[in-house]
Amino acid sequence: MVMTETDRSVHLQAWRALLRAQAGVASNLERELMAAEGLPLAWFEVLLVLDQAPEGALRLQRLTDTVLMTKSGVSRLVDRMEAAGLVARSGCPSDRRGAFACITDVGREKLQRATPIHAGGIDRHLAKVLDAEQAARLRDALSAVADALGSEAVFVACSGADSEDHAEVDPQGLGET
Amino acid sequence: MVMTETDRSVHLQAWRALLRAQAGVASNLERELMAAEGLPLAWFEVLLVLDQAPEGALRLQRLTDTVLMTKSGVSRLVDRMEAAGLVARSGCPSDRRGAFACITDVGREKLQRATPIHAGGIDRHLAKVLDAEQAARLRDALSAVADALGSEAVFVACSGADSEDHAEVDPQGLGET
DNA sequence: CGTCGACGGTTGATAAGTCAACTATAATCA
DNA sequence: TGATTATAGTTGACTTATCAACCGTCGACG
Repeated sequence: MVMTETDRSVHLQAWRALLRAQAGVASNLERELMAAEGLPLAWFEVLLVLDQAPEGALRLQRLTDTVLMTKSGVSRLVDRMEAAGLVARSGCPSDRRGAFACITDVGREKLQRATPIHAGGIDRHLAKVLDAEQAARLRDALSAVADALGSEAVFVACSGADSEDHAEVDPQGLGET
Repeated sequence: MVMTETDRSVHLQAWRALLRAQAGVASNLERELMAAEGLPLAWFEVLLVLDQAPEGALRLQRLTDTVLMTKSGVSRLVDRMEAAGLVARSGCPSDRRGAFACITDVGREKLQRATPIHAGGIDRHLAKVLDAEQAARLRDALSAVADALGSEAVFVACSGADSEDHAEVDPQGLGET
C-alpha cells in the first residue's frame, strides 16, 4: 500500500479530531451528569454495566476493561462509590481472592435518574450532528481501531525500542538534584 | 427527525467506541514516545504546535486550546517543560500580562527525534486499519461533533439544570461527617 | 485622567489516577 | 503432595490535572 504525504496527514487530522471530540463530549457529559445528579461520568458507566450484569454484580477485574482504568484505579473508584452507597463489595465464594462490586438499590435509583440525562447528552452531542448511518460508520471505524490495538499492544511494548539509552529529558523532576 | 430505539443505541455504541479508541491509541502513543524518547504525549503536542508557530512561540492562552487543558494545567505543564529545557518562557512586550512559551533548540531536536516515532504510531494504529478515505470520513465526522460542541457548551452549562436540589450523592467525601 | 470590569497567568489546596510493592488465593506441574 | 508461578485486589508514594482565589495589566467608559 503506497503512503502519500497527504494520506499521512489525513490520519493525523483524524487523530487530532478524535482527541478533540472525545475531550469535548466527555467533559460536556460529565458536566451535565454532575449538574443534574452529582454523578461523575465514570460512576455512571460503572452503574450502567453493573445494572446490566447478572445479579447486578461484576468482578472488579471486569470493571477494569469497561472503565478503561488500572486495577488500582478501579479499586479506589469502587471505594468512593461504596462510600457513597451506590455499590457494595461482596466476596466471591468460588474464588476467595476476588471481590464483586454489586449495585445497590440506591445505585439503581441513581442510575435510573441519570440515564435520561446521559441519553440526552448523547442525543445533543452526537445524534444532532450524525445521522444513524454516519454514527454506524463512525462506530465501525473506531471499533476497528480499538480492536486492532489490543493485539499489538504487547508487541509494541517489547519491540519498538528498549528502555535504556534514551529518556534524556526525564519528565519526572530533573535527574540532577 | 424520528428517533428510533436502534438509532439511539447506535449513537451510544459510537460513543463507547470513541472512548475505547481514544484511550487505546493515546496510551499506545504515549508508551511509544515515552519508551523511545522519554517524552509524554502532551509534551510532544506542545513542541509540535510551538515548532509550527511563528518564532516558535505561542501565548500560554493559545496552548490551552491545543492541549485541551485549563490554563493552570498549561501553566504547570510549561513549568515542567521549561525545567527540562525544552521550552522557555518569555514575556510579551505588547501585553505585559501575557507570557510566551518558546521552543528551545533542545526542544526542536527532541521534537525532531520524536516525530518519526509519533508518525509511526499513527501509521500503526490508524493507517493500518483505515484507508485514506475512511480516515477522512472519520476526521469529518469527529470534527463535526467537536465543532458542534463549543457552541452549546455555554448554553448547557446555564440551562439544563441548575445547581441546587440535586447532588444527593456527593462524590467529594460524604457530606455527613 | 481615574476607576472598574475583564483578561492572562500563577499558586495553594485538593481529587483522582498511576506504578510498584505486597498479601492472599488459585492453578500448574514435578 | 508440595513448590512455583500467576492472578485479584489493596495500599503507599507520587504525578498531574482541576478549581478557586489571587495579582498585575489592559481597555473602556464616566
